[in-house]
Amino acid sequence: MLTERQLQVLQVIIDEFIHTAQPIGSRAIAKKEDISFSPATIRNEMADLEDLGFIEKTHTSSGRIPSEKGYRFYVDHLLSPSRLSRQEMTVIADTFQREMIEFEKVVQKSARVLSDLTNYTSIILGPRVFETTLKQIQIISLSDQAAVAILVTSTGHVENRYFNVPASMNASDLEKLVNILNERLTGVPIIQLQEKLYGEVAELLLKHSSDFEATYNYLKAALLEEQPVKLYMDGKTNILLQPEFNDVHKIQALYSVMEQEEEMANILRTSGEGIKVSIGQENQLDEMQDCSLITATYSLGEKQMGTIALLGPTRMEYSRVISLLNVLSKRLTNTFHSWY
Amino acid sequence: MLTERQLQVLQVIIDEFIHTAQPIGSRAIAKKEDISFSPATIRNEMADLEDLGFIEKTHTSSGRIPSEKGYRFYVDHLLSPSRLSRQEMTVIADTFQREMIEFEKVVQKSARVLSDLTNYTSIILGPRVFETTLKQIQIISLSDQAAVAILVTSTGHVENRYFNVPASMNASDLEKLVNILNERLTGVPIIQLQEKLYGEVAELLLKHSSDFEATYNYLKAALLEEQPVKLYMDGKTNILLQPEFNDVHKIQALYSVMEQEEEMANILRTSGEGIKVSIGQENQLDEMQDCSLITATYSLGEKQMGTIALLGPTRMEYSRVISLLNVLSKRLTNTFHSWY
DNA sequence: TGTTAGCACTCTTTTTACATGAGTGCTAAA
DNA sequence: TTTAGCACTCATGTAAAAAGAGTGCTAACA
Repeated sequence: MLTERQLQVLQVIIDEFIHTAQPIGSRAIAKKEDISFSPATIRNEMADLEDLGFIEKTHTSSGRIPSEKGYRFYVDHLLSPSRLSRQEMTVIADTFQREMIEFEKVVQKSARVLSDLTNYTSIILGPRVFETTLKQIQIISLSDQAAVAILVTSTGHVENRYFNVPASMNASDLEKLVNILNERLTGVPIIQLQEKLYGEVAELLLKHSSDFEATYNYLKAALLEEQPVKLYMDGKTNILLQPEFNDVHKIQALYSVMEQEEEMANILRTSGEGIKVSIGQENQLDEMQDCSLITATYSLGEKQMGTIALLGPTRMEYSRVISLLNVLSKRLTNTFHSWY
Repeated sequence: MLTERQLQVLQVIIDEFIHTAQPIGSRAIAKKEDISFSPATIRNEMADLEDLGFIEKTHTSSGRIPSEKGYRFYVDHLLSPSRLSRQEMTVIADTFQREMIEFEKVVQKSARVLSDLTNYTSIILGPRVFETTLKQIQIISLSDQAAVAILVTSTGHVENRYFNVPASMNASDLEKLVNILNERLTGVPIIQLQEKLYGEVAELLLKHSSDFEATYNYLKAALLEEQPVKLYMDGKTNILLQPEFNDVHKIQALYSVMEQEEEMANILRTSGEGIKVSIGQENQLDEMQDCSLITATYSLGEKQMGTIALLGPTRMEYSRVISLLNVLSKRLTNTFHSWY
């Protein structure tokens, strides 16, 4: 559909604009190495590219900038996978080299690396808990009124849930309670906790002693408490480095939406498997219409466990970002795999 | 030193400027209710106040704005404690009303309330762990190579430390280990963990079985690992609302410094007891020289446990902020007290 | 027929000039 | 001691002019 020459011109415009953030004129394009035609010819091609909607002008007599459709085409057809530099590879390797047994730390470091290497904002959605099973439950009494239940999942995730305890419960009662819970709930998928807890466990507990009822109610609430998704962000201030964001209102809008963790998590969660690119208006949220979001997933076996993403201006280094996300997501998947 | 009239004029200038962020001219001051002299008189007083360094001009023929020295004087001598509105009291009461047994949540909510009510950025330094004692320790094996130690402190704080386990350790070994640890370490102040661990516990463990040596080394590292201070911030985007921060570079500088959690924590930690006000250049960090930081402490018994603070422009509603911090810090102290 | 040089035209950006208005400092009168 | 009056300063706003970058179109060229 596009001629070879049009492709060349489009590529130059996008590559240039990604680095300079300035409109590109025909003269500038003509000066490029692999371009061997005059500015006038390029102007003709540019007029065509504009008619097709791949580039646009900022005003009547300005150079051209890529349109969102242009970026889309670029990402879909023009992108040459960029090799990571040796230095980048080293940084990444170092991150994963240390003996790491705590998933949270791995994720935090990954987020840091991503934002450091790109100057964009990295967002990582932590592994889904409900894909895992309960490994063990512990209850530790804090006072005569409060206790904390500690849940450990098969993926080594530890979670603390505080709850009230009626004064009538003593230490040995609690111990019995824990034993029953462990006996019945160990190995149960987190997602099935609720039905188990309502069903047999409730029965068993109440049969054991009617004193348990109040405790059971408190505990139930604590255990079933919807736990917030873990969202790791890094490099939020990187956005401020981008020239398209030297308007305080834009910053304000974007930061506000980034603070809505639930919403962001949702976007990442519903991103499909593999690398996905959302450019400008393709994003669900109005506040992100000047941005591009690139997501990749990591998994354990067949199950998709979480998402890593980079958020930047639509004028993004797509090629490099995609390569980076590819590498990082594979690393995360491997790390995850090696543990379980 | 200052005449009654000068005090009045200074007060009006600061009060006005705090609300409008605009230089105040003599005419505007003369129009104020409790001012009964002409603009010309006020101009004379203003010239004196400027000579004394309490106010300054933005340019030769502008109105006056408070200098940092002016704010300092205002805070030290002119401040009338502002009563919180009923609505504010309600919001705060609501925050603490719910039955709360988890300190982290209380702190998070306090931070939220502070930033919501003030439109500044709230920063809370969580309670110091080393003031507490170890209540219980649990070890849960995650795989044949990894385990997690769960520390519960006397304040109900729960902490997870992941560590490696040599393959030679089996479940009953681990159990023995936990028993020894609990027996010897329960009730020990966190700050003394190290010496205990190096001394008698090491001896005991190694005597028990030389197999424990490797495990002991891993565990020791995990337990003694310097845990990062918990810093809770809320309302970071509020800064963007302040007219003095519509310069992207200023935002950038301030946000960068806020991301340095260690540094921020240090500043809060070394703030003295009670309410402290740092105005502009009085702040340690260069990046905060356009800001004021107001801190208050909360405590358990005699021991100062943590700090709550508000960060905003030097043009801050000192009176209201101080009242708010007073109330909140007392509430936190009470909550803390009621638990232990 | 595709390519290119030439040129008028458009629109932004920068500069300059000028008018306006807020506010001051000073002087002199009350 | 206070205040009215006035010249002066400086920021802000507006308008016009100049500069510059880049386009679209036409006509010539290969």
